[in-house]
Amino acid sequence: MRQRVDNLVGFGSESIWVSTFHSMCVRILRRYIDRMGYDHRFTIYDTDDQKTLMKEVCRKTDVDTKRFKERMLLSVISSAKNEMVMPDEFELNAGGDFAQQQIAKVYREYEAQLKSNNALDFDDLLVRTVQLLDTQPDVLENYQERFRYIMVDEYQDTNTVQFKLVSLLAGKYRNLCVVGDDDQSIYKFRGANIRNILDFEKEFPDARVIKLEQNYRSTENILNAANGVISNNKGRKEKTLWTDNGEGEKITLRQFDTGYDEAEFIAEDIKESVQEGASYNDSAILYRTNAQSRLFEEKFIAMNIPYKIVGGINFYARREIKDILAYLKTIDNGQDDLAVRRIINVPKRGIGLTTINRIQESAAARGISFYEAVLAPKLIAGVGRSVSKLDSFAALIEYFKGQTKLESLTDLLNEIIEKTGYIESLDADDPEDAETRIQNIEELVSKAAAYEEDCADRDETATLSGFLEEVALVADIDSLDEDQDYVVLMTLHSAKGLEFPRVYLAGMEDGLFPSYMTVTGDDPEELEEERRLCYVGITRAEQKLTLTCARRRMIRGETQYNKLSRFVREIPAEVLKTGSEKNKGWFGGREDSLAWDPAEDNTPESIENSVPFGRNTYSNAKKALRAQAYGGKAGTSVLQKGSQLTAGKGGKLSYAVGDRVCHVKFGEGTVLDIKEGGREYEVTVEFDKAGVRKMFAMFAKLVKVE
DNA sequence: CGGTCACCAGTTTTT
DNA sequence: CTGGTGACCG
Repeated sequence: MRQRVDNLVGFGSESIWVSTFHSMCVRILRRYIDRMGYDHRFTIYDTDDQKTLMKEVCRKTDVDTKRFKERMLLSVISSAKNEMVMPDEFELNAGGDFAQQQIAKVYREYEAQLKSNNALDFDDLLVRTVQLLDTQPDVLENYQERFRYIMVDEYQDTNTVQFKLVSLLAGKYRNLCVVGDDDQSIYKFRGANIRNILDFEKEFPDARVIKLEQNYRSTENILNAANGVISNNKGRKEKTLWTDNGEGEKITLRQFDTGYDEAEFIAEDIKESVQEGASYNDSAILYRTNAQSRLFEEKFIAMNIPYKIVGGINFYARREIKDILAYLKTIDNGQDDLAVRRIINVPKRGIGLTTINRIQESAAARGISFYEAVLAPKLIAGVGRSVSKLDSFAALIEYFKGQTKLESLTDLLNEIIEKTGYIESLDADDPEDAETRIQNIEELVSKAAAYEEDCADRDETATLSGFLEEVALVADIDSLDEDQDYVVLMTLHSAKGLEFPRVYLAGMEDGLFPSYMTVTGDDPEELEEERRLCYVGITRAEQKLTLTCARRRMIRGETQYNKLSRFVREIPAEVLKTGSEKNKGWFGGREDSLAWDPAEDNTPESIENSVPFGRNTYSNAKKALRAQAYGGKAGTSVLQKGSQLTAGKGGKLSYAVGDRVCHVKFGEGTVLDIKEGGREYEVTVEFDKAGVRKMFAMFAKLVKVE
């Protein structure tokens, strides 16, 4: 979007804000949130943090987490926030209902804790901004003038707060343009309010509606498939897409015995297409659940196909990453008790649970933050033994705080890793696991370096809070690089707004897509949302669409037998290619598969034969690939030409004392010394421009120059 | 305080 | 299959 705007507008386009709702709100809040009693260095809580906080809240309010699951509480609170229902009103609405009253109590405490941690959750970013604009006329005026023209894309996915926000901002000049497609509304589960788009004409009676029914992306066959599916939905604005792109290829449909076969076919099909002249980045594999990505990853590694998985188990949700980030948060905003508590004993410092709880109680009683209490441990009753340990922890953090002013973010990160002995502790914990985790930390360091580079490019100063923000808000999808040649794998949700010449929709099975939840539940609305998701998936394809499914599939360690997805049946038969062929994956006609009975064949004994290789083979292959691929800008699982393995545990360094080497940031220099400490090499280099520096070989990524 | 073991629950999609 | 939690012991 940014690129398109820049290209269209040209000179001056940099002053146009192009961002998600959430990051726009952060930008506004960073400037004005002090008016609402927060510190401008607030931290942003992700889903994980929310859950940790919620546990704490439930303990404090004596709410039984067996009866009220944290997840459920958070989702109720989130919906309330999205409708701008604050705790007072929520309590009022609860009336005499005991459960609702309990939730109201939790909601109130949750908000209080967020506030005292100087933290905002994702919903708060929107809600607080609306409150800010609602209560501060001068701020509102400022932004109304700043944004005299507003355009909202994917409007069908906005929720009530976002609607309010847009209404406020556009309230003065009323230059508002929204673009959306009710058939692509797929975020009801996170509060998207479809009424926003369906009732737009009522809210803005003077609005002009322009229907965009011509599609410039896909072939006729693909559009006919999409139309066929979506026409089964009831509550929608009737429309039929058309194109003059020509009929195009028919849609391929294939059913396989197992998910392994499915992955193998797709991998081979992609390889074939590349041999015929296509690029890897012409192809995308879309699936319903993140878990499906693993099989493809296995196959791609085995077949040496470059790929990138978007989303999935969030990188920033990994333990080691959260630990390091918690250090950064503690350094940046000592008020975030969650972060401080997370790291006070990581790596182990002999500060136990009893001590932590005593600190917590003492801090709460005195109305100060956890970290403030740690700064003066002698004032806390009953921690006598740990005083010296707490002192040295506080000294460490204070030291880092001082360093933020003196050194770059990457240097700070490296110093944290070094001074805390984090790597060593990982190794001591679980040497098997440590390898991957260390690589993740490396990746974090390079992300920080990339962030600093970006800031330099834009003439902005790289700040710790800036980086933490990026970490919390920037979607993984933004790291897609069109210039790199890799197959993209992602969920259907992530794929919205993107397009690819060749698209594979994998796992077209009832119980997977539509999901088990919607098939067993009896909410027709949810099924309609899944159908819209299918519509989104089909319309990502420009030229070639391939649908695949498996008869049986391992899910959570159990084999599931699935029928062909009901959505496939909704595709007009004439656009499908279902004829038989020599390849094993074809099936003749759809009937046999619809009526297919798991009891007929596929006894459990036959399953193991289809497993291509064992877990260890897989994890080894993956490690090898990662090591090989490492060196990329964002450090993803992408094979890159010319990348080289620099150093790691057990690996030999490609340079020695006296050699000339090159560093990404410091330029060329001479190696003065190499020390082998534990699992790492500490290299001392005299750089021509940057002077003498010590660094871990693993992070420094030094390259020998001749 | 820290480590180990056994048990249990959970599992769609994301900013 | 995974991750988290609680009980127990050194």
